[in-house]
Amino acid sequence: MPTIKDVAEQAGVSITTVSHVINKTRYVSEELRKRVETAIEELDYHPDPLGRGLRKGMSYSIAVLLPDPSNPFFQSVSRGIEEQVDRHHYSISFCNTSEAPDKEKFYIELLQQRKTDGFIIAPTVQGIKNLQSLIEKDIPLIIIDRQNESLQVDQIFSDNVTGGYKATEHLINLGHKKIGLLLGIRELRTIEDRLKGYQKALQDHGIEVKEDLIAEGYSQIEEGYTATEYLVTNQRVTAIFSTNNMMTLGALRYLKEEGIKCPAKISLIGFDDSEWATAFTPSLTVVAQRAYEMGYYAGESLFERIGGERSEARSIELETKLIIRESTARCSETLRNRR
Amino acid sequence: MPTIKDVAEQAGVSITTVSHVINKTRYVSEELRKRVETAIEELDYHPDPLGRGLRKGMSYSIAVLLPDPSNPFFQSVSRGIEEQVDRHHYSISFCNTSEAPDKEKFYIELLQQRKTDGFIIAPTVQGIKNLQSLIEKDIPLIIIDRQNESLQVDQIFSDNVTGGYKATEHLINLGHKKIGLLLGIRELRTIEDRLKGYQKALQDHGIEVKEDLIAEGYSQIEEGYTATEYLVTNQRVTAIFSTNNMMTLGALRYLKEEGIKCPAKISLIGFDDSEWATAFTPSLTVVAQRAYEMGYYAGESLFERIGGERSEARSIELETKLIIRESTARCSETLRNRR
DNA sequence: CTGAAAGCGCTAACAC
DNA sequence: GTGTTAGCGCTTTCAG
Repeated sequence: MPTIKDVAEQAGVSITTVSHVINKTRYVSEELRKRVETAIEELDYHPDPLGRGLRKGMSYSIAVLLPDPSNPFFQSVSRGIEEQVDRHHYSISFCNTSEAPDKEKFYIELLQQRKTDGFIIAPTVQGIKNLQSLIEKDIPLIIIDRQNESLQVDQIFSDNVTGGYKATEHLINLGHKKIGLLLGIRELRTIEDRLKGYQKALQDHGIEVKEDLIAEGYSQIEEGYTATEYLVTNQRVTAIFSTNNMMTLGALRYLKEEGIKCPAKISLIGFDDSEWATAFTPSLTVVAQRAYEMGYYAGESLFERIGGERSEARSIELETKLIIRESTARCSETLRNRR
Repeated sequence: MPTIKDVAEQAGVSITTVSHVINKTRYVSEELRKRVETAIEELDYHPDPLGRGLRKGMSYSIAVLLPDPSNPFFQSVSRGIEEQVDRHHYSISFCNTSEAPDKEKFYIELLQQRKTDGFIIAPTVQGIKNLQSLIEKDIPLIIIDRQNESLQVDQIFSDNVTGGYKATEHLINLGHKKIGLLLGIRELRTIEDRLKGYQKALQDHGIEVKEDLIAEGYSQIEEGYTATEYLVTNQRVTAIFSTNNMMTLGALRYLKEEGIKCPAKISLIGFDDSEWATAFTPSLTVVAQRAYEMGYYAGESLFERIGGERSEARSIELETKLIIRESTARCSETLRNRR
């Protein structure tokens, strides 16, 4: 592999000049610049990011820490980030924190040692303090998905309150009154907000909010399954709003196994769209987030910070979208009562 | 951040000694070693991989190139790789080649410049030549999923022929004779092998292999949809073997939209298990690959190569497993004919 | 307008 | 047994 020295020799200039041509960091005469450029061309020279990084204390790579890369939502986010990273000729390290603050801490430390230029993180539940070391050292950081008002950093997240509201109102408009909530990890800001939206929608429509209809779980399929069982058999709900992709899968599995007709008997609405949402029987009504955009803007914001183009923190709130498919329908009990 | 120099001063030794203590690369007296170790402890020193990398021409990071990270199969593979990478305190760059040889080439070049220590790649269809540059430079490389017999490198893949055989035989045992094949990208070794298994199973059971029953597509949901339509309406198959996760989703969507009962009218078996396979109506019968193990062994092999512990190429073939669920059933036509 | 040279953090001859 | 020092590939002061 050719080095900057090879280029300098080939072009008959000093390595200083070569460096300046590459980085456009001071004036170089037309002639020398041409010579350097052709030399670079001929040798197919690419500056070694390690050498450069050692000198400048950076690595030309960024890190993305996600709690659950298998969730389709985060996959779309990842693709949005990739788009930005590619165009900046950076490289990217994806890390799976598995919702575990310790793992998150481990990765943040490891990657900091590696002089990672910036981080995009969806923080784990108890992991906010893990971010302090980045903030103190002024390392570019973008928080995604999980808003945190106490932190003065860039944040990109969905309007989850309105999302929760939309989902609930959709069910109310279909005549449902006993609407169960499948809650993911309650401590998560996203989940908390969706809950708020759920409560507000009920209140606005004069329906009492009952704590019994709120079933918590740890965003896993199994918990979605048992929580749905509870809501259906113990609480006799007619509709369920699931705040999390994985729990939605559990709900579907339960309804399926018990042979409970959806939407005839139980309406189900999920949060987040996915590739398989339309293939289910019934296809899933969902409130979708603008996941790709979330990643795209996160990448954009991060490179603005890395480039020093902006110093004040910025928050972007993305709208959600109700997508009506087959899994929600008029409440059968309401219909019956009307007769 | 403390450097090796700080440690040396703190311990009252030369940086050489510190380096040798860290790397266990020559004898250091008990006493000095202790002093160095406590100094490291006190300063919370971690060697800078950039400095070390510049010197040794390596980066302490590996790259993983996948054609479709959103496929649940590759997600499980990724988790297996992660497991290995974490324990080696390496970092990892995941890259999405999108089945595009150009993107693959771009990433391989970029990451080579970055002195990536090793690659785990599921090569794109036409991308085998992209690997040449790695092989020539003797950069550790593990091929996963898509076997290539002409390349003398480590390879980890499933026994796709037997996998295809198992799936087809399962359908045959249920009395099916008109068995359609939803084929992914035919040029892929995996798909080719599953096709071979399909053909062999039919032959072994005295059923003619008809090219008309083989519907190709590019491993996308849409193509799975139209290919299924073709098999069902034009070819009147009673069972379908889908060789690819995404096409399986397309098949499900078609059957659902047309109200075709599965498995009553059409039996469906997929390749690869996934989290959603049990939540579908009907739940999906599949031939599952040992995806996590594939990643795990790939990581293991890669670090053996990086550590220079092994020089001869090694291939690992993983077994597949038939998981019978609801989407396959006795052929109704066969039952009827028997009466 | 250009070049010489120091130095980023580390490893590994080469000394003693 | 341990230390001195050159140098990995690059950027950037400082000189001219």
